[in-house]
Amino acid sequence: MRNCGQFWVLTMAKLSRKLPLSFYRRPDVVQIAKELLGKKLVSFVDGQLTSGLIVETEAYAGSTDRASHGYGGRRTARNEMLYQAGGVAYVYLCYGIHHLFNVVTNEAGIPHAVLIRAIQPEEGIEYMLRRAGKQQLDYSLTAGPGALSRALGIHYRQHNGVKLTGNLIWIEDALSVPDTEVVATTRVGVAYAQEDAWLPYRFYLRDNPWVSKAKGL
DNA sequence: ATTGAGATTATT
DNA sequence: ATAATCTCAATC
Repeated sequence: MRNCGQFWVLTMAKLSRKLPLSFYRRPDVVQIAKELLGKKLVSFVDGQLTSGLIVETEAYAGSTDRASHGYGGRRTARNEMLYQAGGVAYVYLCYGIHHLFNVVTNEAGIPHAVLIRAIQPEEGIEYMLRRAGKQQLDYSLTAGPGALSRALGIHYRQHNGVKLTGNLIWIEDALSVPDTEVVATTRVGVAYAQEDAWLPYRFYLRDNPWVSKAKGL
């Protein structure tokens, strides 16, 4: 019985609707960001299965996007994973405190990524609350990129570069989201990107209360 | 070697 | 408004 949890997690992962590499390795990162809405982001960290539906994303279009860590082909120890072939995680530390989870897309050498900005909790809510040191479930648990990583136990040292086809962090097909439910707007916190700050690269589910309350720009 | 700003959040 | 505090690029 003691191994039951792990058995089921691994079994369900095998039988699940886990997204294939072909989903990630497409060239249109903006389209992928939109399509990730309604998908289920799952983590199996420290023996705890936690998940939520993706309700907010942002596309970062690599070398041509002033807001991207890969702008102009910039390549450093921190952003190295951006240059991997699509289907791995790019997790970096923001403001020295927050672990921001990105989905790397496109082929190797092209630093495209989608930042996951908010999820609606599904499984393992007790584990998420414990990780956040919270007693009560409220929107602050997973509405915001730093908050969701904390809830899912995602850490930049342990999870930067992990394969999204593996059994640590992955994304499953879940809801079918019609275009009429998707809002496109400007990205958050990218004023430094000048004209690229006005690109409509942020997507969220209309009227979903788990979308982050961050102000645009 | 030092400094300032950043894909943020909780608190004052 | 501000603190918390890691990484990177620019400047000294």
